[in-house]
Amino acid sequence: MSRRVSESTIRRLSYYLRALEALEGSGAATVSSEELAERGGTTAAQVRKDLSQFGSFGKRGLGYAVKELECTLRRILGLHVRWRVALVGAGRIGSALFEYPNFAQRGFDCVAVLDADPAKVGSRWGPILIRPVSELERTVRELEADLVILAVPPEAAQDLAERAVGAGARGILNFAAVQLRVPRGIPVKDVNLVFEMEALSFAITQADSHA
Amino acid sequence: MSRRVSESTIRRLSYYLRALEALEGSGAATVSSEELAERGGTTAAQVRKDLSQFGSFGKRGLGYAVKELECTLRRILGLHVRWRVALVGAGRIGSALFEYPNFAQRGFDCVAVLDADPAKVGSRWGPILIRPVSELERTVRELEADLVILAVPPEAAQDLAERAVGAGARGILNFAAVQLRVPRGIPVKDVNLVFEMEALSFAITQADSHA
DNA sequence: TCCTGTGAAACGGTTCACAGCC
DNA sequence: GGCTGTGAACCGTTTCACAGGA
Repeated sequence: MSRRVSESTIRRLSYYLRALEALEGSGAATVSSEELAERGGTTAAQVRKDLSQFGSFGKRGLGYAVKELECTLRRILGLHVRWRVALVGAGRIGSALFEYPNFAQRGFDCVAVLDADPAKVGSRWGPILIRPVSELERTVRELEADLVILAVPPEAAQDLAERAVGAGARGILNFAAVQLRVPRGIPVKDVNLVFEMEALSFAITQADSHA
Repeated sequence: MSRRVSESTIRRLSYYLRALEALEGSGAATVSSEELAERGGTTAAQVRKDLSQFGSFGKRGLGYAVKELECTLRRILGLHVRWRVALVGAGRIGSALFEYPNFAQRGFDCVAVLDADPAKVGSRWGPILIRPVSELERTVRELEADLVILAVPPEAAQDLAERAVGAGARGILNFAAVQLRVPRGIPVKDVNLVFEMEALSFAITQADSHA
């Protein structure tokens, strides 16, 4: 239960969980690694390897119990508790995230929104009052935010990350196009749409020059 | 020049490019693999390996010429041409993307926006008229969109992807939480914020249970 | 028979270490 | 001396193939 688990495994676990949720809706009680693989975009052997890192959840000859496995995956991913999220940056991306219904549905509660723009500070997003970024530390500490989302310009990201972690944040979702340096043990996930677009651009260009 | 290049290499190339852009601003003419590694969050050896897959761009004893390497990377990534993008889904995420200034700056021009909601169809986003999704094929074909961004509910994504590709789209940026099945040779990049958040949740939970 | 769980083999990516050029 | 370019070693991940339980 305490081995090193790869990033790719974790991503696939999320896919499996989505697949199981869909399956439960359709009433299936049991599912094979084959079917899970199909929906998760991988292979049956990979599904079994992934799951076997955490235990033996299937029945040979039968497959996996949908509801049970779903529950197990939630627990493995740490989704049996709710997470408190502070959103830094009330711009376009911030507001899209804030209104994203799946977010709360999946166990992530936005408990605070902060912004550097004095024009935004003090206004409300639903029940949430927008605070100045100067209050980042206090906000994280007092509201006990576990996770911080940085939807800010790249110049500001490093400083805000350090302050957030100093105040007790335990993980960061980073939308800024910089490689953040944070203390060991603080996970950082980067989301960068330009990078993804550039990867598409590369793949297409490559395919062309190869043809 | 025609080897199989890994996803991780491409992602790092994007980071290197950002680093070079920043360096150019600061006036440095030359840069070592060491420094590039620092900014890209990797190692010097990795930088050299990554670059060596495409040619020899450095001078031994000296390093890499900033401007030249920047230009080379742009060309490798296929960013020497502009890309035509059709955005499907004019919701929160769609609008955030649409207004994202870096997007156009990096060579991606949004040439069309489509939505399934009749209330949105016909309204304007700046110069762009929102079209009904029923016109997806015609839009992609007539406006010669290379890339399609799917910011739509998961149920709709697979169908739209197939239709977009059928009409000539060459790559897809997918915000829906489903594994799209597309013809061989069509790159798909998935962006899923919930997955990233779940990865954070997992990492923190894991760290706790390990302590 | 069916399908899981898992060692072993194959593969691919990263790190090392050094030869080669400035 | 400094720093790149690169084969070789290393290491983690995926695939294979099959033993074993339902």
